[in-house]
Amino acid sequence: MARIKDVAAQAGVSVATVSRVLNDNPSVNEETRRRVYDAMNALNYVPNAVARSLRTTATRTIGLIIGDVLNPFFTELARSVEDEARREGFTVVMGNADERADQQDHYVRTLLEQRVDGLLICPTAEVTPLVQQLAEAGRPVVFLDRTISGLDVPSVRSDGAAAIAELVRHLREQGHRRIALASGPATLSTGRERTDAFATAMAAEGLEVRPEYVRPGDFREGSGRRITAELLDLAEPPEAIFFGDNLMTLGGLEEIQARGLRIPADVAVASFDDVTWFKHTAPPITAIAQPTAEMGRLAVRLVIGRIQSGQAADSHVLPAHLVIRRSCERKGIME
Amino acid sequence: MARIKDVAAQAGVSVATVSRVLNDNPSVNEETRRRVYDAMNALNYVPNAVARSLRTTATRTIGLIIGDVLNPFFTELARSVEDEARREGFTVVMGNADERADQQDHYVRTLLEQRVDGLLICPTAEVTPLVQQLAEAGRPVVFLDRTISGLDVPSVRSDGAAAIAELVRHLREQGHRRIALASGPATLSTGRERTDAFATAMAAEGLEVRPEYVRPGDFREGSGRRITAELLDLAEPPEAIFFGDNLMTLGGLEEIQARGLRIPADVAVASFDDVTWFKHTAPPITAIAQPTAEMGRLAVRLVIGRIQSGQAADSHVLPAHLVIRRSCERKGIME
DNA sequence: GCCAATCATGTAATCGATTTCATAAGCTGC
DNA sequence: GCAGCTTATGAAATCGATTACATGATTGGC
Repeated sequence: MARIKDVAAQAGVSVATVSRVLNDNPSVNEETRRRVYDAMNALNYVPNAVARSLRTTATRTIGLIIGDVLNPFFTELARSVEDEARREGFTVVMGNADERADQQDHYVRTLLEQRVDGLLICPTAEVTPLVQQLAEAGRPVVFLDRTISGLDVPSVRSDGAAAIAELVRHLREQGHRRIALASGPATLSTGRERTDAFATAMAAEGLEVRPEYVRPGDFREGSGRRITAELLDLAEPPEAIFFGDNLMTLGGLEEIQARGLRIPADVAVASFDDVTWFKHTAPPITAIAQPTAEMGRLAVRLVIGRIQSGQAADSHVLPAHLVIRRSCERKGIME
Repeated sequence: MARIKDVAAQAGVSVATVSRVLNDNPSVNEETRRRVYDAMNALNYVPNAVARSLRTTATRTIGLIIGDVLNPFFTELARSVEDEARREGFTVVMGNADERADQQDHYVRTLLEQRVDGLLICPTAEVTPLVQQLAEAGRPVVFLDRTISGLDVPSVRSDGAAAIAELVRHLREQGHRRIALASGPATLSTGRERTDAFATAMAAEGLEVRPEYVRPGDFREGSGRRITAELLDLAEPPEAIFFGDNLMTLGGLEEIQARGLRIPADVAVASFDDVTWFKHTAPPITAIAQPTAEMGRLAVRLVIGRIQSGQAADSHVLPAHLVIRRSCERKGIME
């Protein structure tokens, strides 16, 4: 491939001048500028960002590590991150942690080697030494969706507590008393927060949280299915199941369908995370929607701000909201 | 950040030796190697891939440009590309063309600037000059899902013709005669192929393809909804609608639901692309499933093969298959 | 008509790694 | 005791850009 030196030779100028043209430096004569552009076109010149980055120590790239590519919540997040970053002239390099700490660290490492200017992480578990070191070194990192307590890293996440309270009230009003939670893992901040909010909401509504009704999963389809099976196999199964994320809901639906049970007549269902197809299931599913687009946008602004100013950023919490559909509707008067 | 020079100083060796340790060169004394590792740890040294790439002219990175991140088909594809690439020690940089040729070209350009070793493209439209030039320069490019005729670029795609024939037979057997197609755009190879296969299959079953029943969309939700509305507003609306991809199906479902129509009693529905939630809709949706994981894996093997051998690769076509569910079931004897 | 300012351009150092070539030290065999 | 190897290491060039500094030409003011 043509190098800046070739362009310079072709245009009859020095490499410095070509570089100036490349960087829109105003102190280049119009006629010279035109000659340089002609040379670039003639040679199909594509500037080498690798060389440029080495010299400038900036890559105009941000790394994004998401929990699971197959989870539409993260895909939507990735989309908005991507859009906002491009708007700011940054490229996004994405890594899929697949909910595994080792894979997350693998990506942190390669992204650091590639010298991304900033890093957006949806941390997969409690602190790993690598992430801790990153935070302590004060690198431009922002946590997205999830946080890690004890680390001084700005974060963007949503708060579902109010929406969960509203959901539990809705369930009680619809006549449900025995409500179960297929939660996320306690190792994740989102898992813990949703579990706590659920317990608080149940107490507020004067409902009992039975220990056997609260089961931790891993935010993936398989655990949703397994937990649903366990709950339905109980001597006294729950009347309603609230799933900790959309993939666990998907697993739950599989199991409910496999058993030939009807929603909500046999068991009511609600989900954390709203996804496009929830309105097309039989029946449409009541869910708590997170402001994904807004979260992604904001996170990008925060990292870029940190990159450019070097200053610490604030954390932000955006509210989630309940979308009532038909999967929790009233139980018959006489059950 | 620590540089190789710092590590060398700390370990009391030259940068050449540190580089040898970094690259597992066997001609380094064990004791020296240990000292170098200690120095790296002490300094939290992270090798600079930018500098390495500049010197070696290889980035161990492949670029992937997909049609639309919000389309689960592409997400699954991206996932398998990612997995396979990582297995081979490559990083994937993904760009979202959002089904727009200009945005596709934007990514081709930045990926080239970043000097990716190879490029996987799901081309968004007919040839752009940039893509053509790429192909002619013989760079390691592989087309995925879609092809561009006239360009000598190896590709990996699936063939739905047999499955579409099977689907049309199924529809006819279920008593449907007036079958419509909400197709993809004629500018995309997949759009054309599916339309042609549909016409062929209809002819084979002795069914008429009415011009007003074949309407081109753009593989996105909005066009699916618009076309469905147009079809249902016809004086004689179709009995069944076959959608060209999963997003158009989603749009179709919206419109059908908004009108309070039932599937398949009022209108039968089938989709190209199978996605997880099709089995949970009311009723579950008959669809044609592509071997996404296999396609992604194969494409990665092809580019990496081209990168490493420099030789041209073959194109591959993998079969799609029909998954019959309940959205096209028999019409009542007397309609 | 000369000095200073302005404009346009070039020379060369630099970023952080890899790699070629040179070399020193330690062995082996005769 | 020395030629010839092997082993371990270092010095310096190199990849392709950016940029500080230098320089030459032109212009304007007085």
